[in-house]
Amino acid sequence: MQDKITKLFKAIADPTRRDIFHALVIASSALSITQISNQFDMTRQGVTKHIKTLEEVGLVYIDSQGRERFCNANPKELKEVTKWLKFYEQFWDDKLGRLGDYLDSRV
Amino acid sequence: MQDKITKLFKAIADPTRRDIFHALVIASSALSITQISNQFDMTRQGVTKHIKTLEEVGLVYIDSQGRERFCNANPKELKEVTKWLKFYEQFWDDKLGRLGDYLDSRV
DNA sequence: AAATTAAGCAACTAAAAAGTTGCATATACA
DNA sequence: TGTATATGCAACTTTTTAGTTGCTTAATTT
Repeated sequence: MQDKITKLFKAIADPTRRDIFHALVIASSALSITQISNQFDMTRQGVTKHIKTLEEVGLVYIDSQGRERFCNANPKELKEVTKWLKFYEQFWDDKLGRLGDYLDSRV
Repeated sequence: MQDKITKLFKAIADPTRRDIFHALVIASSALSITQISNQFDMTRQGVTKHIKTLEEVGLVYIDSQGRERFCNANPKELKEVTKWLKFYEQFWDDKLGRLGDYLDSRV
């Protein structure tokens, strides 16, 4: 399909997926597929698809217990996004002069 | 259509758009539509559409001069993404305990 | 054992996004 | 003035993504 970072960006580009991810991050315990779907105005299968997308990029991992599948967030996976942003942060405060610093930091 | 942050995420989720944006960031001067299109294996119109998408979210702004349209990157717009990430960074090192700190910092 | 609950899979529809072709317009240049 | 260049606009095709319906399987509960 496409490279990792593109998949990751696409995963978080969808508002429903960001919501699911957020719900999992702030949840005190893992949530089952049904528990998650109940929070959305969408069929369980729709939600399942989104969870699968999140799982594929590593933002979510699943813990099967009996017939239930408990979902957990793995926010560390967002480090890739931070890494991508890192380069451009150099240009925020002054448009000139920071690129050199950035390159120096990589020598 | 959809909210600002979703548009922003979608804009950078496309690899061609990330490439265009990157080319503009590292360019020593503004680049015309034609100059940009020449760097891609795609029609000029295709590239123009991508530039329009980037422009709509503020990642690119245009400077018209005669018949030419010079494109510039505006990386500051990525601050929104950093802001979104900020919350989740709390969970990178230890899964528990950091949420409290985050909330405290907002009191 | 029968009924209920949790979930997966596959096929389908609908809508959005990516990219193209063709044509029009305005600027610049010889 | 005539030609080449830079670009926009609109319609179209193709591909991808989002979401649904219907059915099946397997674990629980009564």
